[in-house]
Amino acid sequence: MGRPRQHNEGTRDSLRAAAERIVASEGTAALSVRAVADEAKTTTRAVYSIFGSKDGLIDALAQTAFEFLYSEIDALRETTDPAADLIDVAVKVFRRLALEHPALYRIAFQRVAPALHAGPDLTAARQRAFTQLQAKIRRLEAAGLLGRTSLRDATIAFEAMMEGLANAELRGRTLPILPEGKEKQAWRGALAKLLRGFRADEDARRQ
Amino acid sequence: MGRPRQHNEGTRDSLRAAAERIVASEGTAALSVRAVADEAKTTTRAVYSIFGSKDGLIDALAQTAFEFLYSEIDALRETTDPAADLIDVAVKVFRRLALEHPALYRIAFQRVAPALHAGPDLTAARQRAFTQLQAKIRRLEAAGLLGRTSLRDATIAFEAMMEGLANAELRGRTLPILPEGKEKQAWRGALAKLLRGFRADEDARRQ
DNA sequence: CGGCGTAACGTAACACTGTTTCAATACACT
DNA sequence: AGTGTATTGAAACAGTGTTACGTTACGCCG
Repeated sequence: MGRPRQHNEGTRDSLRAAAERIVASEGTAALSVRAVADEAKTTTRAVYSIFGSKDGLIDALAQTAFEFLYSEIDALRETTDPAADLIDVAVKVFRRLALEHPALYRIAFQRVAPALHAGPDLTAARQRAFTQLQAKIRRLEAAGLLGRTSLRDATIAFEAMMEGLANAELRGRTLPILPEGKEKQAWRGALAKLLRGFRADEDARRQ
Repeated sequence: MGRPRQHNEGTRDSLRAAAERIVASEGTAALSVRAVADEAKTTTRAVYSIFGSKDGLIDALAQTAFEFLYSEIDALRETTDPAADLIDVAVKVFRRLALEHPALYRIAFQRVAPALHAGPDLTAARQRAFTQLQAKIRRLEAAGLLGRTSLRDATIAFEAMMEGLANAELRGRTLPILPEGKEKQAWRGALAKLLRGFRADEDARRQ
């Protein structure tokens, strides 16, 4: 009973889309609750009814970033070379998220704070994207290209390298500077070295 | 002529120290111009006279982070194993900055925005820290442990890996999760793999 | 030695933020 | 038809970074 909801799933999408537009065109600094509400032709109340807080809205944006990763990795065609396929995940998906949607990338990856309140939807989206990446690395393992490196260690290292490279490229002309005009080769080079390290027989075991 | 400056180099240090205290104890969210001014027992005017804006104050904090990196790397004793020494830079300096001063780390490394207005002091501090890191990698090169990897490529990749690992660890229990209680070994493992990849003769040359 | 010019100062205002409060609203149910 | 109640929009609140401005305090010049 009571008044029927007017701020429903449709306005949720409107708000998320409005937030994405603002963030894409004017950056995260311009992302205010009032601006989003205006852009979606509703009121600030809607944001609080649906997302609970501004952070809730931002979580929804982070979710779209992970959904992007999931679907774009999924859309990649697999060849017979699992190493090349994996590097494609980095260059054609992760790097593209960082360069084409830098604000979304920031929201999804640059929030060091644990954000313990991350809702189940965001957690699930992140899990799906992660699983999708790990599947590509598992192909390396199956092809015997991981040496003695565990799947888990390889995933951690690969993800860390992608993230570090993305940050370096987004930072622009501050150290360390990716070779200008050859950023993509820098990605491929760094990742190839890492994969080469995985595959090496010996296991550096100095504590 | 005119009124003599009261907001001098001394109050600059006071403000920077006050900002560092606030950020360390209550996080970056609590870093307001008014709070810093109060903590330093002066007025907001001082912040604007000295740093120009809140961003200017934040740049000063970023500078302290790079100064930490420089001096801590410099304080490391070199052994006869340049690879182990380099990994120590990551684990004993970079990781320590991230874990012991997470807010400073965030300010220095998580600001993807170019911050084109970065003043000469900040730029110089960053340059010094970078040079210090590169010196350690040059020792690897001298020992023939870089294979066909250029000094530049090795530096980019190593820095990216450190940054990615730091982000992963700071993120806490969200994917990918560093093995709990064995985070340091995860760092050493990932970095050792990368170094192993540098050293490998073959140069992965698939475009 | 006293008054003036001037640069720096503290305060208060401004425009903005995220969030909360609360009366008005609009429907389901009796 | 009337009542109950959950949702809504608008306004208030406490906070932010920044700027405008009258006040202050000194060096200099008459």
